[in-house]
Amino acid sequence: MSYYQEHPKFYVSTDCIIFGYFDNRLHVLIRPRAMQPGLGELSLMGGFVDDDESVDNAAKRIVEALTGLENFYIEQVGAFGAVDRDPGERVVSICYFVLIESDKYNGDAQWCPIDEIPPLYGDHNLMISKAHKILREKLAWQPLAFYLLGEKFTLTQLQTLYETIYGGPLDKRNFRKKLTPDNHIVTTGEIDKTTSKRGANLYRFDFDGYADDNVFKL
Amino acid sequence: MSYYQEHPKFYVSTDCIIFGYFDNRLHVLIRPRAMQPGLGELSLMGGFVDDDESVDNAAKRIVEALTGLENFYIEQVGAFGAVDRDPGERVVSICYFVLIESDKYNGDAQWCPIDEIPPLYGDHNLMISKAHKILREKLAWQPLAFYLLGEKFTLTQLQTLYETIYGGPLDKRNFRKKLTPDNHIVTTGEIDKTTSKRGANLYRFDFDGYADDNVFKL
DNA sequence: TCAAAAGTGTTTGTTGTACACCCATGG
DNA sequence: CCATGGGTGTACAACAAACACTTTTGA
Repeated sequence: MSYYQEHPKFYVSTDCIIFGYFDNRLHVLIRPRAMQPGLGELSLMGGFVDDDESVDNAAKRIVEALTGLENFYIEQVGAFGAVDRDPGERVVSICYFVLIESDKYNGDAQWCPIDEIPPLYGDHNLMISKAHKILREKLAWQPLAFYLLGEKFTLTQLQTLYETIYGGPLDKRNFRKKLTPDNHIVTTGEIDKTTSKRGANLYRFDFDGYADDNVFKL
Repeated sequence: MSYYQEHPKFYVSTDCIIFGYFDNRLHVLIRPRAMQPGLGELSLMGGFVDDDESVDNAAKRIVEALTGLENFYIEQVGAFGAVDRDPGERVVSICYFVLIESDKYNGDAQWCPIDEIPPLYGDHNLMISKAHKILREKLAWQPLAFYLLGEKFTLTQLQTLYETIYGGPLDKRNFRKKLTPDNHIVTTGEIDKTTSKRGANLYRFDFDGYADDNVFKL
């Protein structure tokens, strides 16, 4: 095959912004780079695309390999293609945004609070701010919070997550008023006594009952 | 430089969905492919990325070269990276969505109504539907309509554009009620007599007064 | 004079926002 | 018995939706 031989070729990588939520803060997984150039510099989780896989699958493969998890939310943020974006060579990177339950992760990378990200390798800080923006914008319209929380959660935990990501307080009564049948947030019947003496109802998000064409609003 | 040599390289192209609006319909520019494979098959406007330009700049260069225009709206839709997406060879394509004034275009490509797109080369139909979705979703929040209309327009023309893209009728009085000072839609003082005997006021969008951090809502 | 498009307000329903107290329990 | 977080309703404001007639003028 040599249809396009007069054109240049590029390394293509994927970089993943893996979000997790704990201690009432939003965090991102970062780790020291394992290769030159920039060996040891902090960077996002990423890797190169192989010949026999789609770019999307490369991202999934890399997230699976680095976290050991199989269930996570992943969505493309976009392509980053500035000439000098990678200090090593010309690499076009496709950036993904991933949501996992932080509890389920126990790897080597470190959770860094979103508002304390140090300067990272290449254009990775830029990628994070774009992904962060998408998360804030989509939180009200898409059931993303439930990928960050465990399967069961109290309404206070859910509200706190929203407050954290939005960066401001929400009214408790108004927040709870939004829990309508078609948000697919259902009680489990169980009570969580760990956060209060009285105990709080545990809810879960009914992923099965929710179809993507459904509207979600919180 | 050979930091990453153990990894494969890929052709990287950009494909542009160039939208135009006329005859009360939304159109997209398509043209027969000029190269093998698929010579003569209808496809989007696209081209390969060069070594010395960013991916974004490649898209701009290609739009400028193919339309002769310098002012247009361009935004990335995303990366398309399926293994077999291009029938020729493995190519990762970064897809862009472009809005131009259809009047200002006079090239060889053809305007095809968005709801009559024939099967195109590779995954180009997929790209169009994704771009079309973005256009519909952003129209209410971003001042995109004004890139499709000429500099001056009547309110009826503006409303018709919204009706066309949304695919349903809008209430004239309610639509006009939304024209508040901070939408930056201002009268020119001129009257357009071409569409009615009485004549309609001509408006323009005040791009200068509008900053990107501004909110736009229609 | 009449056809054709331009322009203009009010009412009603829905949604969002502000706000404060009682409840249940473990220590 | 009290400190702690859990749970609940109402009143007002803002916004969205429905709806019909008058104006202007060229043919």
